[in-house]
Amino acid sequence: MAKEFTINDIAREACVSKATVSRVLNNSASVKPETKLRVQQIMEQRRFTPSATARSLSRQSSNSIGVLVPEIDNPFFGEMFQGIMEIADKKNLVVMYFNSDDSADKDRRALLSLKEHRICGLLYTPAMDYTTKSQQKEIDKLLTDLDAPIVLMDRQPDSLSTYDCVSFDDETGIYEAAKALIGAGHRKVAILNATLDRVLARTRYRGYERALEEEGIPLEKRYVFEGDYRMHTAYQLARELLSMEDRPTAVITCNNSTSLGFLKALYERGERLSEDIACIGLDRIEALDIIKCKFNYIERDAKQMGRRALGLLSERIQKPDGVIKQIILTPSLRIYEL
Amino acid sequence: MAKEFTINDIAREACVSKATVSRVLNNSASVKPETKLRVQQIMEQRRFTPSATARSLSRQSSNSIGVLVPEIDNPFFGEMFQGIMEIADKKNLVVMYFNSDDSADKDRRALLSLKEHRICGLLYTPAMDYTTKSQQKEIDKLLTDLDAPIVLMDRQPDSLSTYDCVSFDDETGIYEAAKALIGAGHRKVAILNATLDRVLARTRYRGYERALEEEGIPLEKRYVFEGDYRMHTAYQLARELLSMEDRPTAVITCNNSTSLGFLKALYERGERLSEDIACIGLDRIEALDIIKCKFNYIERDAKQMGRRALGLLSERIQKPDGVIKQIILTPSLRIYEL
DNA sequence: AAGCAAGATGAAACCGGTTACAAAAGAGCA
DNA sequence: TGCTCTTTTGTAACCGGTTTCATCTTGCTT
Repeated sequence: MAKEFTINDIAREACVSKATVSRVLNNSASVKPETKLRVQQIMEQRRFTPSATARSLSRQSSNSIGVLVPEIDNPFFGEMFQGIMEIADKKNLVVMYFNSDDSADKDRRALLSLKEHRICGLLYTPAMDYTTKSQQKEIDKLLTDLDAPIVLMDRQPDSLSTYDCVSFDDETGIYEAAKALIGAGHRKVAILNATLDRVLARTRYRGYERALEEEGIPLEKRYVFEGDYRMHTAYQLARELLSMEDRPTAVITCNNSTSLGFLKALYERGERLSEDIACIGLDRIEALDIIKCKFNYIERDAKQMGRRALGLLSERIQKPDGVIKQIILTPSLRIYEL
Repeated sequence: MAKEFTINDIAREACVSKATVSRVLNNSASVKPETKLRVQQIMEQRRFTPSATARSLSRQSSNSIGVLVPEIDNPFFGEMFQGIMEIADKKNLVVMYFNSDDSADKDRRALLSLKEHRICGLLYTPAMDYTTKSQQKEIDKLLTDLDAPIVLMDRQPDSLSTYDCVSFDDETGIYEAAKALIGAGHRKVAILNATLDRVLARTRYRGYERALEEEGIPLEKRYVFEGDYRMHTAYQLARELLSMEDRPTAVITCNNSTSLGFLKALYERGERLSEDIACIGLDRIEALDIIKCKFNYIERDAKQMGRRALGLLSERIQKPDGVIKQIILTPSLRIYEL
């Protein structure tokens, strides 16, 4: 087994104290160039690698950040993660990855684990909104206990309004989508959304509502479908939707999986996207774009969001105090045909 | 700021030594139930969380594993990662995630960083094959220096034959795909592959070769396309392929991105999958399945691979010695129409 | 009541770095 | 040569846990 060398071994061999070796390591202060070279050579020879663990302990700070997101299988978060990794790599940060699977309990456990590991910052998309007093109290404790800067991504529940956040202007995104549909002549526009107990769903709903109102189209409750953002649920709702007697001629689907759920139901009926049933989804679905399926969507640059989030986090790590920043990115509409 | 409590604070408050607190923490050996309770209560009150860093240092072992993969944006690795996370979560392992972007240099840097962090195990898909002597020597040093068990995923270059590995029987996958195409009457079967300097590409090529041979179809070099596994490259090759005068009637695409590249070229020409031009891809493309695009593919359960890999790694961490295990998973063919 | 083993606890060293402070070695100058 | 003032280096404490070994209580046995 390759014996692990420590700073002591190097010191002994170079006939200096460990303090000096440490100085060389941090190429700090005044070390005689001659000494420095000698020490470096020995480190090289022995393939010495300093222990990040020991360093973190003594410095009382680490170079690891945590990433905690709710849906590992959603391409949106996948891309976001890519953006994060891109920057992390540049800044030499190590990323500890956790997944909450939309469960408050896993969220909690992940936060505890992250606390144990004394991360220097967290990128966080909360699993839920934490609306009740007791939930708020608990999440608040967990987050402050972390004792590290936190940047929220994608969603900012009211209970977490004191943190930095990078998100998209979904309200406008959906608003414009609805306007576009109506502009194309659709009067019966449905929305496939999650239940309104989530900020995310509420925001999106507001865009929809506002567009209808502005266009003087009465909001029909039966065209508002609320489930969650998972494919299977959306699929079920879409089946209902598609078999209504007075069925909508257009649908807005509020995330990737929802879009797929809708499409699944549609194609299973032997139908396809057409003027009879138009759709605008939230987020691109690459494969559909490629085969020119003419699936319309509201594009959000998730990678960019990841980059910006980590950028913000670094700033915050540099100077922990300072005004809270909320970056809101603008989505853009990609329409093929309505 | 929430003051951070240490084991010392707890010890003082409970009027015991830190050794005792440590014992309670590890709920080890003999601590008088009474004492134990008292200490636990104080830990509870103070919301004390032991430092994983300190623990790792003193125990000389951590509970973090490293995951190093080459293509973060390939859904195959995305799913694999899901499988890994699923098990990591169960085993209470923390995952440090690195991405090599198919670059040997990033691979190297990631391995160094992982060494610094004294991970207790690594799940690794090498960025390249490391075929030259000097490359082999370097990667070998890096990996042994890690001084932690390693399980390879997806590919096992010859230079790394002494490690555990979980992979798919791609040869058989491609072989069966080719057989199926030929069985359906196709005589001009092309393959869209990467250059044969990679094991992965060689293995896949072998399957193709073997099927043709078995069916007595002479292998035509002009139907063998070699690039890399990125979409853009495949797209370029596919354009060539599709505009050949004596063009193939069937294509095998050797990974996700290759399939998309091919489809892009195809649809850009205004064509679609048909008996004139059939295709079998490696790996499912979810969206296409959903809209019943009849895209045929060789299915590989990447999630399962992730699970198995981490399973193997845990075993190896338990007992570092013991025979090398190579798990080979079987892909299965999904054919809609040829 | 003495003897002894088992049970509970504490003292101190250790893990591998960092860093404040002190000390030694040179350099410059009168 | 002796006296500062820098540079360069070393000593030792510290970070927050774990663990070995010794010590101190117990209760049990006879």
